[in-house]
Amino acid sequence: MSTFAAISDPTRREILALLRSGEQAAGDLVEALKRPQPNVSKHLKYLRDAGLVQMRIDGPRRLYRLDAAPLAEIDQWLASYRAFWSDKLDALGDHLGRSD
Amino acid sequence: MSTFAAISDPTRREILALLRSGEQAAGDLVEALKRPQPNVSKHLKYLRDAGLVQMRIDGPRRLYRLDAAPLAEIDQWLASYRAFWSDKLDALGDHLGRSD
DNA sequence: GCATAATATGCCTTGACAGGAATATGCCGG
DNA sequence: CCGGCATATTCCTGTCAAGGCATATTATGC
Repeated sequence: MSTFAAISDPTRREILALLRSGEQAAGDLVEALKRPQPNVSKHLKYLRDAGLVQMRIDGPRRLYRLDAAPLAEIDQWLASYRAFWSDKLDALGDHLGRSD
Repeated sequence: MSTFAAISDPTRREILALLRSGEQAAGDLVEALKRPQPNVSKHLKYLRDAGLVQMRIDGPRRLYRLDAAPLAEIDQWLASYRAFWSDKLDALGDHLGRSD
């Protein structure tokens, strides 16, 4: 799954957002997301495959941490479009505001 | 379709890239993409729904132009992660380089 | 070695999207 | 009003991902 596809899912974006505050065990993420454990585990696998998170084993637990390096690809892609909206933002207003 | 989902498809990113050079008729895009016309037309519909392109009618033709405003949402989302890779880039090297 | 906790994997169903082919719509010139 | 061009829409099929459930794996404590 490409980086673009990986971040196109809201649940995965939520996981990434949670990991901004530091390394967390899979179980903590399950609890925070209030979602079935297998579901979270599967999303973590996608994120692992996309290189967006890294995992290390701590006893019985798996600790996940954010690896934002692949996001540089998105950033670079976005860069070539920045000129097309930065000068219009004031006119268009911001239909924004998300943190997941 | 969300902005994230809209840009997750390579064909649609290619269309957006083509529109950076200015307004173009649907037919021109079909020719540039070397792809069946209905296919392109469908992707244009997704892009329209996502607000990433705008269309105006010119006689029998449809002229499409880029509207990058929704990309500001991606940019804002990305902003909260920039701190996580900008300080590591030199160590990781760039596995990048795309223009579609 | 066994029970148990933490996590991953497998299977199933459903829905969404991609690609292709055929067809419909809209606009124009004659 | 008819034929032709430009574009959209529809139908079909294959694939893939999401969500839910059951089950397998792995490590720990006893």
